[in-house]
Amino acid sequence: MARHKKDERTQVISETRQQLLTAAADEFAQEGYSGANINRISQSAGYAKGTIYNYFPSKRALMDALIDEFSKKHLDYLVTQVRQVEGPLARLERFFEAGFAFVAQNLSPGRVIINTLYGPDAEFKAHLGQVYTSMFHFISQEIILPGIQQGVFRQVEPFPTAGFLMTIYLGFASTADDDGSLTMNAKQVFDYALNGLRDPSS
Amino acid sequence: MARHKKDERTQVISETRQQLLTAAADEFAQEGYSGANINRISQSAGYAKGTIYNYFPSKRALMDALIDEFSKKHLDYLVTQVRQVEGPLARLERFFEAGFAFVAQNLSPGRVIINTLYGPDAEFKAHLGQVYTSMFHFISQEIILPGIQQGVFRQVEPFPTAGFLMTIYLGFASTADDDGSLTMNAKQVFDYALNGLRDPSS
Amino acid sequence: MARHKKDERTQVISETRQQLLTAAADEFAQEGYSGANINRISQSAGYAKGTIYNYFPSKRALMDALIDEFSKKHLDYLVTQVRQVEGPLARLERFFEAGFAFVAQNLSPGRVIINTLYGPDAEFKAHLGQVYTSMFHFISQEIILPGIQQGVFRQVEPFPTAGFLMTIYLGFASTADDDGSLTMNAKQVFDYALNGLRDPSS
Amino acid sequence: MARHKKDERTQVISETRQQLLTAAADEFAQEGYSGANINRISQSAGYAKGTIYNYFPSKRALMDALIDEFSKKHLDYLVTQVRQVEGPLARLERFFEAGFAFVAQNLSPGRVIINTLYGPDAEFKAHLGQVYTSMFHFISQEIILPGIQQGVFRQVEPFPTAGFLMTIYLGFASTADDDGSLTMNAKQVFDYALNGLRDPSS
DNA sequence: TATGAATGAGAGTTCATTCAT
DNA sequence: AATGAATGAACTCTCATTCAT
Repeated sequence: MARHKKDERTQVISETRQQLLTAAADEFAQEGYSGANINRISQSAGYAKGTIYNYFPSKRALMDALIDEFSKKHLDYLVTQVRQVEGPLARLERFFEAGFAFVAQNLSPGRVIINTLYGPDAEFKAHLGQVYTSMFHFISQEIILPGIQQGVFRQVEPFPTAGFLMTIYLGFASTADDDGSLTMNAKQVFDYALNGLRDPSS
Repeated sequence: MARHKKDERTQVISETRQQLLTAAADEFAQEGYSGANINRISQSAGYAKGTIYNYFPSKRALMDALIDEFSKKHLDYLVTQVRQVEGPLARLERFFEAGFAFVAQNLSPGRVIINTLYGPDAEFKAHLGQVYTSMFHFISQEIILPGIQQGVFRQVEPFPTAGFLMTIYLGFASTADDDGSLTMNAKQVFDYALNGLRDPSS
Repeated sequence: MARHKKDERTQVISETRQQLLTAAADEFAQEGYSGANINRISQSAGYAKGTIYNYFPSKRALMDALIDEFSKKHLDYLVTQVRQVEGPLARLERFFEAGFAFVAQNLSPGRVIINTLYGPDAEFKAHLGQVYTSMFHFISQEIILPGIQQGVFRQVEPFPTAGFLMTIYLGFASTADDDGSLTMNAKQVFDYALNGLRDPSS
Repeated sequence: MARHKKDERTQVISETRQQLLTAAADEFAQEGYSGANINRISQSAGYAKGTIYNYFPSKRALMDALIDEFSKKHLDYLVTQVRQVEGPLARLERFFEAGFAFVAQNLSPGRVIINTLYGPDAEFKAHLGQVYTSMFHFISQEIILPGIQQGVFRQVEPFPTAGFLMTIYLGFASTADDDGSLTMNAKQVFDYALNGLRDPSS
């Protein structure tokens, strides 16, 4: 029974932590890191001001946790989705589809990530960089390289090209409005990107 | 002589204002809007804290002035440069060349613009939007449309395509390091973009 | 016990608020509204600068609360005291007695009220006006009108006459020194006022 | 000719000084001393910020000058007016008439005086006190005392009674609105005051 | 674990005053 | 005498953080 109680408590703790992270994402997305207000985060999560410090030692640590957990989730999702199809073309299309869908379903944390990537805080950027470097590798290894080898793409340098695709992805992802709609859908972006890559002779 | 004196004074006034704007660009670029510190801006421009309020009524107004003046300068420069060459291909290449050169020579204000575009503050974004809408029109009217008409580009929708080019431009511009070097140079970006646009039959 | 704790805490909260209001009254009385210093108020109440903002959203709101609470207390006290005696003459005398006694025992807030009434801030005056209008009505309805009906006072207009009595009351109340002594005592003021009102034929 | 020029200049100087004092009266009346703004005063007088310091060494000295000059003018006017009639009753009536007329024609400086009298600043009050003590003496010596001696007023103490009259005068003067209208006119106030003083047997 | 009163460093802003012109 | 750019102390207000309960 003691164990059961402990489990229950652990359960509650993580739930609280999640609620706080979710509220933090909303606040950071709306106000930016500097403009965000710890009290408002706690309140909108349904807790008192002090509670947040039972889970995160500081505002910065809260942002770090948010960046960390969300960017990993983002990476996992994309990798999982892209690997479900075979062939460079299908994978490239899936990359944009899954990416935009993920952003649409995670608007606030997505905005936090984009704000951070294009924002001024070098520490946060460095933090993000670790995960997004993995994404670069994944794209170059599992989409671009096979595409070149199979003669579907022209002879581009895989790594900078991965950067090109990420730039496009993030650029359009950042146009998401409150409904998650973008200025171009996945298919259109895929077309532009593909034309930039396709081997004209193929 | 009185007139001379007046001119001198006016000269000094604008100089102070420029110094403040330059210092503000540095600070906003490094710290973001919320994190920027009015005192630091004044000091690094060589003035006392209060001086800034002789020129700008508030921190926000300072940012507004910076956004306004720099984005107009940016637009002017690009338009002037692009119009110096003829033909859609040359113009597209010049667009990236001039754009990246401009960013390299205006690192701080350039970063402020990018931070603002991808940042959370809707008012600042709206302010920027006015000028960047003109840039969209310019790209679609004077680069894309002629390209389609001359059969150099495939049949794309001009306006969304301008958005695509802007996204690429800003995405790579945002990678400028402290020397102004980007992860891709203008020629490379031009190649990718061109392939995305070119009429395969041409 | 939990309930007891809550009560205790509530107790402490109101106490802090009261201490702040008392300190604010002293400061406002000594320096006037514009000259008053939020930091000094907090410090002299025994708290840190920021604490005041846990109870009042702004300096102005603090002043509003002070005006509001004190003027209501003032009105209540006068009404209660005056109603304890019967007859217009006794009531008029009690009005000055109670009024001057109240001012003597509430020197700082009393001065704040008088400064406000004769001061430049129209908003504060309007705020005060609400309560002091009630006092006018009370004086005219429960002192002057009965006095006229009973033939003790001459046929004056009740409402302007109430203004006359208030003017006298406030005028002398404003002469209170740090011990609460006035330039005329209640009996003397009553005599003058009574002569101004008495029906000569009575 | 040099002398002529000098005269002209002196003329201009005092005119400027007067304009500044007038503008200062408006500002102090509207904002109170602490809330008043030196720049606004200069501007509304038609001069630049610095000019004021050519005539008054500090904001406080400006206020001092205003209090000083206006209260003397006030005293002079009342004394002159009251002495134009003979007999305690006529003089008392003239006192209120002239007083209210003077306030109506000098609204801003009048308000400054009243704010100062009922305000918190002890130094300014002391400054005013010098002149207003003379007014007390004048009232008691040239209105009340003769009235008692001629059997028109009852046997009151002259000095406190002068205070009573001043209190009434200032109390009603303070009700002047922007047109100079009061809540009671001079005749009505005179009636109340007279009844408070008159020897019932007369 | 959750609370929220208290804290105080630090922010943006105001403004009386100075002084070179 | 008139100017107004520059100054910096002082102000109100914010908010991340602490801690006793």
